[in-house]
Amino acid sequence: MKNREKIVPLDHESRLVEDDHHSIRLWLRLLTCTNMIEAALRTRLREEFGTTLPRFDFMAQLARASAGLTMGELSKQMMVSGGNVSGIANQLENEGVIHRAPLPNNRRTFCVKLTDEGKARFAEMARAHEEWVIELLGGLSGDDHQRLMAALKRVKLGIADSLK
Amino acid sequence: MKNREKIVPLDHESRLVEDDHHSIRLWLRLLTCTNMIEAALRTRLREEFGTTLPRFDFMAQLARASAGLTMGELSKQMMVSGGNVSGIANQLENEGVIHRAPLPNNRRTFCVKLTDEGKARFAEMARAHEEWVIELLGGLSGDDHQRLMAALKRVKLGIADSLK
DNA sequence: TTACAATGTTTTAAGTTTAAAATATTGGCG
DNA sequence: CGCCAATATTTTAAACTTAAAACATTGTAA
Repeated sequence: MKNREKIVPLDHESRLVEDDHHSIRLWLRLLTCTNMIEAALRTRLREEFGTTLPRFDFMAQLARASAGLTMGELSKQMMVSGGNVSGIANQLENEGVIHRAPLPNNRRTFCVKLTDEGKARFAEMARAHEEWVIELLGGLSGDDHQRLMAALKRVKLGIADSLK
Repeated sequence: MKNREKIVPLDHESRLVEDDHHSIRLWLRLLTCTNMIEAALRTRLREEFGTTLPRFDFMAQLARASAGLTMGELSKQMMVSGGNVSGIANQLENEGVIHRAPLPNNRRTFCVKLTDEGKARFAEMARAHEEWVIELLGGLSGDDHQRLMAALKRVKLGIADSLK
């Protein structure tokens, strides 16, 4: 009990004891994997591009929606609060990578798009980001990939289901 | 293309287009599942116990470590920064659910433990938390559970590996 | 038309989180 | 011993995040 000096890296799962329900174990393992990947991506985005994960995510949504998105759509897709996207949008607009255009038929809403500058900047980051993810997840076999995709789809549906 | 008014709930994956690498798709699906579960747990912890996920997590680490943990151990297990655990520890200490005891042989460190009050309060939350997770993930078959656990273990090892 | 509910966004206040700098202690090593 | 790197934690500043309130616009319906 006095071996406190020997500390090895741990994570959520390390605290497990035998009487945990298997759903708890699955959840903690899921959380650990996600946290590890997020941490790696955040560090690299900061070091190599001086940006953050939420800002990258915001731009990624727009990069895939050439027609532009409303703030509400961005909020839903990013799964964050509306106030959150407002804040990030202000920054990105000040930096000139996005712009808001009014929609003629609804003055409550506007259409957010990447500027040309934003598209160029995102393209560069996206290339690196994809490499990082492939590097982080590339060790899996094709079978594992498919099994994971399928099982996670059922997880997703099950969650949506259990939330009524 | 003026169907902007018909907005349905979306998520990270919804932005996918065909030319995304399958590792990116897997990563976004993983992220979506984790975010959905985290959001559900956070809402319920707030509504039913007036607490937050990081505080619950902090207490959970201590609940499983009857000998207590140092701040550094907590930081590693929770996978958050040291400054973060300092802040949470201050709150929980003020509320009387944890306390810090000095270690005789190392004055840099101390041993954080749940108080009796903290243990009681955590036990109550843990019961509900386990139910929520079972509810969220319980729709999976036993096979899916096992496949997911196994595949995610390989994900975890692969990530650790790719980070040298 | 006016009232009012619904929708879309922003603001606010409080709290979380991080990276980096600062502080304090320990453990070598000359 | 005295210096200095390593370790453990806290503080700081900036950014992120949320829930709720506020604001603005639209649509509906009496």
